[in-house]
Amino acid sequence: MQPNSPETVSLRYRPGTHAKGEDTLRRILEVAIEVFAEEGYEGASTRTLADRAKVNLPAIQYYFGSKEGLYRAAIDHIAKFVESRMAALAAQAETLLAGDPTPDELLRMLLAMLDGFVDLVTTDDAPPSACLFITRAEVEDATALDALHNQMMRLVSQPCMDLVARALGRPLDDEAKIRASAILGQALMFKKKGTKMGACPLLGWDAINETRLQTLKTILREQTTAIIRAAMDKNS
Amino acid sequence: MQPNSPETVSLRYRPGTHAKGEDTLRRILEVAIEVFAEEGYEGASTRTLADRAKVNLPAIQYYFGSKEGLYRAAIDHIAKFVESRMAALAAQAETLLAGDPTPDELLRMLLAMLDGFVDLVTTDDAPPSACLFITRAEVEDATALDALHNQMMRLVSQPCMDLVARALGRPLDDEAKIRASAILGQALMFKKKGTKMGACPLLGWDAINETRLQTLKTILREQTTAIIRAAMDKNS
DNA sequence: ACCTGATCCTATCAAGTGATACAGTTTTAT
DNA sequence: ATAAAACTGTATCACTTGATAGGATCAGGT
Repeated sequence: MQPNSPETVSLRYRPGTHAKGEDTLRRILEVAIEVFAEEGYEGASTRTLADRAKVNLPAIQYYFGSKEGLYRAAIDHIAKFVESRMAALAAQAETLLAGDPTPDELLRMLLAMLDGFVDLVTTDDAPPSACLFITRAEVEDATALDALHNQMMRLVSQPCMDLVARALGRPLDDEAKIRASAILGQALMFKKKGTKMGACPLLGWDAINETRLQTLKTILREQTTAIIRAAMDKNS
Repeated sequence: MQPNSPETVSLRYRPGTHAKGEDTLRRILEVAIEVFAEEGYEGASTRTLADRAKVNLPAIQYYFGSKEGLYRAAIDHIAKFVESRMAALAAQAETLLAGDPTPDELLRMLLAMLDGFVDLVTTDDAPPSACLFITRAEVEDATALDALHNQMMRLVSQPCMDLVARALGRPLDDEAKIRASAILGQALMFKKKGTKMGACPLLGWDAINETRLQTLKTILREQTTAIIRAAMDKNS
């Protein structure tokens, strides 16, 4: 069963307030992101989660109320991570759009967002396998994931669509949306881990180091520029 | 547990030889593709599978040896479907590359492959939710899926990379591979079902009808042309 | 020092899992 | 027609799953 029911369990005390408890809580959460990403919600058994976090079984219920609670907490953590990575760019785009930007400014902003998105999906930081977790979130349709979905829309897709539409001097119609989605789609092939058919195995890239990341960004920037330029020519 | 162990069970008889048996076998298989796509391997219980196929529980073991056998059969079915959709185009590309094609011919071939790929990922035919199944196959890392992975490489990625490399007059290096992957990535955002963060929900597209499909294809063709043209200019 | 709440552990539960045994029924071949 | 094989159904197995009970231990505040 997917965690679609609302959280009903309320904890008796306030776990995670002592130094020791806070530590194990973090450990469980971090391991959970990893294991949920690797195995999926159903695939990750509470026993595996507990073992990998080096705690005993009831610790999960103690700290998070239930397996579902832990899943929700993991989603929350990922959402905060995405926020920390993309919020600034999204805000920047919004203020730019509020003014009277030139097409060139709009393109530069779009390229910056694309760069940020590439960073996001190729990163290995903070919550390891955060990206794989998001990839899984794509197919698992728990309502618990709606918040994450909405956030990705708000911080990534929406700003890009707005930028593209304005750059082309068009309303926010299907064409603008399609173009923006396709531009972001370019980057999705290069997700860090957990994609068997993605570009990285094809390229023989076991890991994305700094050099490769720069190459990738440069090419995607070039291509996006070409896309926008051509579309602008056509629309004028 | 993911189905990574080789198939050892051999059936006592030859099920599916009678007319009636063949029918129920197909029914189970079709339902299985749907349910595996929706729920994942672990998530799809044998009881759900049996219920949805309107057969009793042991029918799965009778016809497919085990749940894993059914999963393998489902993968096989999808692989044949992909083959039927992409094999002709892949062969066409290969013969073109064997000759001495002009850049323009290469571009046209690439656009044709892109069109075919868009058809593949947006289709609703044959095995319903075949695409969602493939999306899931992307993250579930059962060795049983390797055949499907390899096939996608062989019939889609590899030909596209070869075409791009040749069109740019380059060897099959990282740049060519990246460009080809990114081009295909554009289409991936528009996968038919089961993608919460994909482009379709963003566009408010509940379903992709013929009109929308044409719009999408036209834009992606335009963008791909722009990408290749710009890259050719730079590389000359 | 001491007490309260936070933390951790062993043992256990009820439900659900994939799989099998085995008997009954239908279909096909001769 | 009749035997053999293909098919279907009921009951049940051994196992894993998420969750809980209830007690032992620890830490922090007074």
